[in-house]
Amino acid sequence: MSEHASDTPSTRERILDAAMNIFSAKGFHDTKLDEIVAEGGISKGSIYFHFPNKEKLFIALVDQFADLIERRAKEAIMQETQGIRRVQVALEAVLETFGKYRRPAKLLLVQAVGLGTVFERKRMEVNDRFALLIKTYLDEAVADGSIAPVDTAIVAHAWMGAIYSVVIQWVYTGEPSKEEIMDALLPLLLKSVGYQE
Amino acid sequence: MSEHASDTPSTRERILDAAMNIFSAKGFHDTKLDEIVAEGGISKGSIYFHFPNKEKLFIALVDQFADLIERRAKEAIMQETQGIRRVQVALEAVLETFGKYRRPAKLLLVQAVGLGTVFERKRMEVNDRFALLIKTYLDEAVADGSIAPVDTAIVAHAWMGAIYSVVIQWVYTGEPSKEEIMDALLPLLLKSVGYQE
DNA sequence: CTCACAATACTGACCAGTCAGTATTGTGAG
DNA sequence: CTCACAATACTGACTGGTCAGTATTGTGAG
Repeated sequence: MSEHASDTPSTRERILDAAMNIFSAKGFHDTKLDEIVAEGGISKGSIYFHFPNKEKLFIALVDQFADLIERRAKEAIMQETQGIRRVQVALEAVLETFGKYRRPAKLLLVQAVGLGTVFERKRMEVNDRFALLIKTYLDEAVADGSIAPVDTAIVAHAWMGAIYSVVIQWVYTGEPSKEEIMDALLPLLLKSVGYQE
Repeated sequence: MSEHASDTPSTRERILDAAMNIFSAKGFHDTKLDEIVAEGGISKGSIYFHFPNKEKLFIALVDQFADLIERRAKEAIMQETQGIRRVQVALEAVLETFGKYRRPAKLLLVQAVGLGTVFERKRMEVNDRFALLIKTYLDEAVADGSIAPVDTAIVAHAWMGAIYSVVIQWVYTGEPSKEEIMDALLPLLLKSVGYQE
């Protein structure tokens, strides 16, 4: 706070920035706090002034980005009223946001997985949040007749997995381009529930 | 080797079994070699006699299961000749195999992710292997006119992600049942490429 | 005896987390 | 405004527990 946005960022922000860079590149366990310290030009002590421990610092980043994705999706949805169109613009918003933030995407989709019992809960929580979001709007689309009835719980998870997988591929290789993804993935998902443009 | 299958398993097998149990439950970093030693009633020394280090032991398990999945899929495919039917039976075989082996599934799909630079290669290698497998048979189905032309590379990744995601959900919660998955996921995937049963 | 394998005791690098101290900013009394 | 003091923010050398990996010793089959 009390900073001009373009001015020197607060130490807390410097920590988060540096942590994001290193964590997303090397994963949780391979990241040494001293590397974050070096990257951010801050001190180890101040990390522990702002965050209780390494784990909470990591989770703060995960939450921050999960919140952003969800917010963008919901904003996009509010612009539309028709069932299937809402699903469509939400997908566009999510892909757009993942596209804009590669490193956070990698953190959320790759580095936050397989970290053992402690993080498991968090991952499932975030996953369920997204799946439920998708399910809600799918149910809506079923209700208003945009699409035929389906097991929306399974569909939601399948969609989420499909999106994750393609985004991860894109994060690593830069291929296929965002436009290609949009052109191929969106119709694919919509067709999977029997909707034809 | 040189053992009767039902007889006392070789130490190597005992190690792999114990390691699978602990690794799949706790993940790579939270698993202590001493826990594997306790679980398997073996000794630390013999682990290092049979495997060069912890990492290679873990990777041996990943490879072992990835091989099994691929083998089962290919076996199933050989039974069929028609394009889309081959895709279908392969999917069934994969789901069947994941269903039969929960722990290895969790190891491969969850615990092998996010382990930092060293394991990243292995994960991408396994992923690409599966994606390519799917792509091959999708291309075949396109060629023989079973389905309309699509960007099979993206579809392959999307399918893989969808399968992963649903299987992971199932591994954790036991829900939905294998049959429900089969009934919901298979038509979903096939419809996504415009194929109607 | 010897060789392949197995069991146990031990070592030391590593790194998250600590803390005593310093710097910076805030405040309100004179 | 300015000075005394306090609160907050930050620093970095140090520590102690942990655990992968190793050295040593045991054993039984051929």
